[in-house]
Amino acid sequence: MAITMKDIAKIAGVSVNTVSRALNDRPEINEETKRSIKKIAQELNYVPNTIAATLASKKSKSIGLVIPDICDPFFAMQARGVEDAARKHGYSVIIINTDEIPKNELNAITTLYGIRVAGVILTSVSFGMEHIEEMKSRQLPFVLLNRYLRQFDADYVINDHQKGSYMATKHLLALGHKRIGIILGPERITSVQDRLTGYLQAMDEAGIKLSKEYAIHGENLKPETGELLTEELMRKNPRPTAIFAYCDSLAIGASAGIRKTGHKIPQDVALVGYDDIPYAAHLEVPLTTIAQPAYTMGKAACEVLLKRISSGGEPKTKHIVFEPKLIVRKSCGASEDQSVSQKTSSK
Amino acid sequence: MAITMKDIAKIAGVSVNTVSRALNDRPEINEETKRSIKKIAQELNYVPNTIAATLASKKSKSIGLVIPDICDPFFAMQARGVEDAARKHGYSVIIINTDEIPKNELNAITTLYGIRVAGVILTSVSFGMEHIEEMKSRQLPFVLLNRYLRQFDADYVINDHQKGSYMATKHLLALGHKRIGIILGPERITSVQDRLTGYLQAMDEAGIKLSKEYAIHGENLKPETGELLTEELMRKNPRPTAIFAYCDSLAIGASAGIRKTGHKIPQDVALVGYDDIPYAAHLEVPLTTIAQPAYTMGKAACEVLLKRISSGGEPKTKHIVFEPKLIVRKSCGASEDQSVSQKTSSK
DNA sequence: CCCGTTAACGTTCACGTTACCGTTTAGCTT
DNA sequence: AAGCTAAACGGTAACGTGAACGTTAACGGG
Repeated sequence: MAITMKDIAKIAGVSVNTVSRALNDRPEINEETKRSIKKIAQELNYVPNTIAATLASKKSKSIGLVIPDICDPFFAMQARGVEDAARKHGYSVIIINTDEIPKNELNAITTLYGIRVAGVILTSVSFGMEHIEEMKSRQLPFVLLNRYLRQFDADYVINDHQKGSYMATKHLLALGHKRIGIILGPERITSVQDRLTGYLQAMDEAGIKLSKEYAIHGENLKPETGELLTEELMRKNPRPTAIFAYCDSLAIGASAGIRKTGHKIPQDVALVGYDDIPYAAHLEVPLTTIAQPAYTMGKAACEVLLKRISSGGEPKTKHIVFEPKLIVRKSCGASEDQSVSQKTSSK
Repeated sequence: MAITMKDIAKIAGVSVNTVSRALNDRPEINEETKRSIKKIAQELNYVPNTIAATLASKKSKSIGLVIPDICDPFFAMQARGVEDAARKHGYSVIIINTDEIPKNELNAITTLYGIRVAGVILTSVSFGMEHIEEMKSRQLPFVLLNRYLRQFDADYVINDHQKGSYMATKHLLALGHKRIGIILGPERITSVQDRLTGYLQAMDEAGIKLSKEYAIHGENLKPETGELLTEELMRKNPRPTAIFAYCDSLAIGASAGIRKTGHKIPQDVALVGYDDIPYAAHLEVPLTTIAQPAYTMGKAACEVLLKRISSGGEPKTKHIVFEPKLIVRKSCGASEDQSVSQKTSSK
């Protein structure tokens, strides 16, 4: 039913191979022959069969993107960055969500290998090394996004988690807070560990030694989880006067949790997030947060991957680290929002 | 390098064909032989080559999803619905963003056809019929999501746009508003047309005949666009006292626009959105909106598509229409938010 | 004029799997 | 016992393309 190179070859009176050469703009062909073949192809509305080309050339034109959840705006932005960059180079992207569940990540990699993707961009749940070993043994190029791995030297694109976290904590400390709680994602994840480290570093420098109870981990990054963690934090005695959330999604949940326990942001409890998702600026109390360039990071990860794919077994790995940036809004209670409380009281 | 059925066949002492039968659980094979083959496959860490299988069987295990922008939480939720349903049936999903640009949609369909996807789920920019003709002539099954087409009877999964829009407008009218502006997406889109119709119907029933200037269209659904459209609306004389936005993303932009022109929500201008994205409840002024079950819709669209794929040329089309639901929050100025203004003034 | 070179093709094989048709063997019927 | 059936398997082709190699003819240099 579908038109193939064979059909074009028959009409053009050449071999299939010549058609292939013409359509792929290879050099060993007469310009005129090429033009005539291309014309016929266009008239027949021919679309090359990517599947067959992949099988024959062993070179796939698709890549896999394994992320926790596309519904998180941060990952959605990164996914767009990946997709735009990939498409620009003629690649398609297959996205698989893991929900931070290790088994899903393993399945995802197997599935992608089955499709024979050219490479994988992975925001790993970091539960062990089997999946990485898997990719290495399968010779499947991959780039880690957001979360690197301590045991492996692989390409990665991240943000300086420790520094960003340090900045956020420093900011809260500068505002006079001492009992600063922190809600985090799963402990096994390197970015979680690094952000915890940055927080602890800042607290340490300030000479504050809090009980470990003020740093708690959840199983994923959904707002619901953030809400639960925050309620738990607010039950501590004494309760924290500020909360630093691992990411904005958790922070949104945190704001609900703070309100649910009868407190106000930032008057009773200051709140800082991480990521600067587009909605952070528009929240009930605009969220102070650490910005990272999600779209650019996704794009960069894709470009590193494509380079790795074309370069073959280039041994030296590429590490890209983006700078975090503090975005002060109202949720932390910093000077910025004085104007707002004035506005509120002026009515 | 990679392990193939041939390798397994050699070890098991059977033909490649038998291996295929065993791994695909086909009936014409001895149970014991099957077990032994499966064991060998597992030991070798064999993963079937989906590409080769697709080429040989002419049956693809992937589907395409063409949407405006995965960064819009509404589409992200739908995408997850699609992906989860697809994966449950062993299908992978390739997402392509169009940014509401017709040419991108056409390219997307060609790309997906090149990959020989089994089918396509399409939130069309509705610019003409060439792409639909394209799919029909290529025998590519497809399901329309969110936006049906007037000229074609095809499977679709939508929400009752007109009804939802009618409900939203009625609500604003009941609150005493008369000059209700509406900001919309591109005029060519059927859902935009239907929501405009619902709005006009409600206005008509209320005996209000506004100038057409109070209904304006933008080129996409991004918040930035919503902000610009709103500023334009606010320059009208007299300005609207309420704004109904085609979707929550536009509404978020609208809230910025309203504020930018020196007005307050809902005191000066009431605001209603559409979609009920997860962030609607957490906005600076929680957004009154029309909810539609994004995840379920995506899932439903995928199931309709998979049924269509397996049923072959079943002629009768399936139309699924979800009921919209009004979610009252503070942005419209309804009774719900009285408590809040009390809170605000009590401090 | 012969040989080497090169442009421009065609032939053949390969990619890994499935589909189709065939073959063998055992077990059963009549 | 001859014939039939079904189970269980093998052989071969096919899917549509790309890669490697072979072929032809034209051309140029020595």
